[in-house]
Amino acid sequence: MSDAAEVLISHCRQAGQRITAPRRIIADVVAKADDHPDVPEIYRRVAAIDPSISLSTVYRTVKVFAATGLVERHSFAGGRVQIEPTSQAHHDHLIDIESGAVVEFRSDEIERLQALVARELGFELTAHRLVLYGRPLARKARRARKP
Amino acid sequence: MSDAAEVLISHCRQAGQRITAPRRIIADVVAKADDHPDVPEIYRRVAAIDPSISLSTVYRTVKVFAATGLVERHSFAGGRVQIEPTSQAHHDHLIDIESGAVVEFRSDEIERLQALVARELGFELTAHRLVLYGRPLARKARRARKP
DNA sequence: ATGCATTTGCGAACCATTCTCATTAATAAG
DNA sequence: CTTATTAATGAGAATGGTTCGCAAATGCAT
Ligand SMILES: [Mn+2]
Ligand SMILES: [Mn+2]
Ligand SMILES: [Zn+2]
Ligand SMILES: [Zn+2]
Repeated sequence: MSDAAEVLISHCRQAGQRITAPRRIIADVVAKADDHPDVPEIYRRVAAIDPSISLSTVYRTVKVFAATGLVERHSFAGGRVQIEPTSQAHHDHLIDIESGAVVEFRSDEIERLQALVARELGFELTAHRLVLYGRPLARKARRARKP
Repeated sequence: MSDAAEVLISHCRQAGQRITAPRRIIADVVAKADDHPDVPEIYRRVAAIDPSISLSTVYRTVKVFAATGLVERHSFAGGRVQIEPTSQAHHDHLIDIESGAVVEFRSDEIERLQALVARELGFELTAHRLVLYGRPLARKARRARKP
């Protein structure tokens, strides 16, 4: 059981949630995910450990984790909700519209401007969501295309 | 038949597409949309004009329009594809976290940086989603809030 | 007008997500 | 360690957006 997983379940407990075997396993899978898996993908990983855990439970548990604030539910593309532990440093995302791949980035300049824009509008910036959608540039290594 | 709709169909024709009655009607509905309707919503508006047009055709036609570049298909949130004519002026949103009010804004500087960041990551920016969340600054003239 | 490839309408299929409900299991109380 | 309470689970059905397959209809070049 990873360290981050323990944090997840302890936060659940503090939120008055019951700690169950499925939740421990799901916490483990979510905590060790370094990508941005959707729920069906998390379910696959969970089922590889305990096939008796249902998809419904994965959906419900992810929601519970999100409520603790330790997991974010992104709606990047394609109608799926992708999950990410909140533990890492702030960053935004660029979605490859051809492959669906998620690229993480951080632009201090954009971060700064967001706060500036908010202030000009009379607000103190408290949060933001920035998602870029892009098509891969056909730089070098070009592949043959349809004539 | 609106002017923007004519542009849509003429671009379709130039792309080697056949101009059909359903496509004319769908072009009209899409062109005059000032919101960001999803396909089922476009279908509702189309069906109000000609109920014989099928949902499948609306999906297919929207895809054709998107291929001309005059319509954008954003897969923003909630698993739906939202449509927007490329003609109208772009803007982003700031949400007042105290009142829920939506403030529209546009920052050319941020727009520019987004494209720049995308390019540095090896992508051509095709769309983006930026939402700021802020708390009103306690300056002067404060407005009454919800009781 | 004729021929043929493109489009269409319809229903089935798909996929992510939610819901229902009977059963199971975690927790608190005794 | 029981037992009672009640939340959590699993299975499957339901939902909603989107795509597919195919026969029939239609646009368009000739
Ligand atoms: Mn990330
Ligand atoms: Mn808008
Ligand atoms: Zn950011
Ligand atoms: Zn913008």
